[in-house]
Amino acid sequence: MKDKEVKTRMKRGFWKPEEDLILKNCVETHGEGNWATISEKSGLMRSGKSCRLRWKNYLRPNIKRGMMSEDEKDLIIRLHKLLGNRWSLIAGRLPGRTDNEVKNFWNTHLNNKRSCRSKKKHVKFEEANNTHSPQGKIQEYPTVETVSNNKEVATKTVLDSWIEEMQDFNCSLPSPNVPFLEDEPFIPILDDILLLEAFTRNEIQPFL
DNA sequence: AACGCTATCAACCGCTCTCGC
DNA sequence: AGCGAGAGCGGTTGATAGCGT
Repeated sequence: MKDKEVKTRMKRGFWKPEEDLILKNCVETHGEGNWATISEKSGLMRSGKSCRLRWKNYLRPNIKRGMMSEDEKDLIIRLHKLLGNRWSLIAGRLPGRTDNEVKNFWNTHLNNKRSCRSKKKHVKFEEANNTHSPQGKIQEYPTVETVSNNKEVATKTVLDSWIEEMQDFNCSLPSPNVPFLEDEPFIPILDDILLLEAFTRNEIQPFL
């Protein structure tokens, strides 16, 4: 069957509570990851993608809803500076938060381009945010472009700067006030895996 | 009360990545 | 090595709630 035909037959839009229940039962039966099977067996007429998204963002156990704490906001800002728009990586460091939630939060509360549209409303938030550093400003990282035209030198300088900042960050980060999750522990230390994930991406790898 | 505007966030789309053959 | 299918990711859209006039 052609993709288009399948698409038109699929149900779209907001999920009903009874659909959530069916999906939850289906994931418990068939396991997380087999989204094509779940889509088919559930009889929900939802695509595997849609099922996956709903599960990941709302039905998964240990999902944390509600306002971001100041610690979480600070962590998002710092991680975004380090990693850019890698929402899944950032969300991976925030127990119970999803990439979609982090992305939405960034776009509506923290992204300067968008938030300037609603400056009035967010002035208080920005003021509150600025209290996190002594200067009232988030520290700027140098970029490869701003440091030097020599990419090898520039990359080393940028990495050193990051590492220095992260060491300081790890020491200054307060203990989390959220419960630890067995499969997703809060790790204040930006471990080797995270740094490896960031550094092995295309934009950095060619220079190393 | 009615209308228009804005902010928020759930969900979709299209692309990339990964894995099995 | 190359291909296809499925999973995952990030960008974007659209519905709607809330607020101001």
